[in-house]
Amino acid sequence: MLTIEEKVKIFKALGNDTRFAIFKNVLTVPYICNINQNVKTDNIIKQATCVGTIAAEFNYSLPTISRHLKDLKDAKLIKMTKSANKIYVEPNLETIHQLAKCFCNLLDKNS
Amino acid sequence: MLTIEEKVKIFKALGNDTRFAIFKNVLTVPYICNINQNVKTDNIIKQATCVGTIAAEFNYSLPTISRHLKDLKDAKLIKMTKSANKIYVEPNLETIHQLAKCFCNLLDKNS
DNA sequence: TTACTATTTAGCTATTTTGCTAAATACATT
DNA sequence: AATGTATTTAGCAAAATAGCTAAATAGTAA
Repeated sequence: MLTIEEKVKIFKALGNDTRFAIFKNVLTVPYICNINQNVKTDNIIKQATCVGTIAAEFNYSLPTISRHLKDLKDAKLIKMTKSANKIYVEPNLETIHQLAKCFCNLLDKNS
Repeated sequence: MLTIEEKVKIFKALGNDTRFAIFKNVLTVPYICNINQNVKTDNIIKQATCVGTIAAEFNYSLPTISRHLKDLKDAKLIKMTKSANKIYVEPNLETIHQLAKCFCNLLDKNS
């Protein structure tokens, strides 16, 4: 279960155009990095891109994207895994699942 | 369907401790206002409180609460209905339903 | 060890947000 | 018309946020 603080942090993270777009990118653009094209289903990282690849998709500096990714990570909306000198980024489906449950519960209680 | 702009506005609205608490209050505390205690199921306003009543629950000034309610209304998270000189507040279940769908769809696509 | 690649941290400025009080508006009642 | 009740608007100050560049860090490769 998500605490109130965790929920507010999640919504704060998604309540910014740039971060929302970054999160969407992480959700929808898998297997961009070379190393990741070889990843198999049984690998821990099933869907991942990396920081520089994401940054290249946006008209913002790399440090700015890096900072936004940190916020998304702190909100547990994404996972970041270091391998060699790259950092792979993937959505945190567990958190999305929790969010879906929250809103579904609300509907059940307020129907 | 919610546009990206609408979604970001919703998350921005919920991404603040005070507004989140106000929204929670609107969701969980029905039939507070006198006029509303007599409201029947077939009435348009099934669950409603009013601005002053909400404000009394928080350690913030009335104008501050009013401003936050405007943000929640602009994000379509709540509905505000004027009757006499009071404004009744109720959750916008349609938006909550849309949000639940968004996150459920995400899970389906990324499972 | 030097150089290269990937990313973060530091430090700064501009903008936005959040709170306040005082004043304005809107409607109801006397 | 005057008063009272409910809420919003205006305008301000403090704090938070979002962007930047330059510098630091961490790992790889020569």
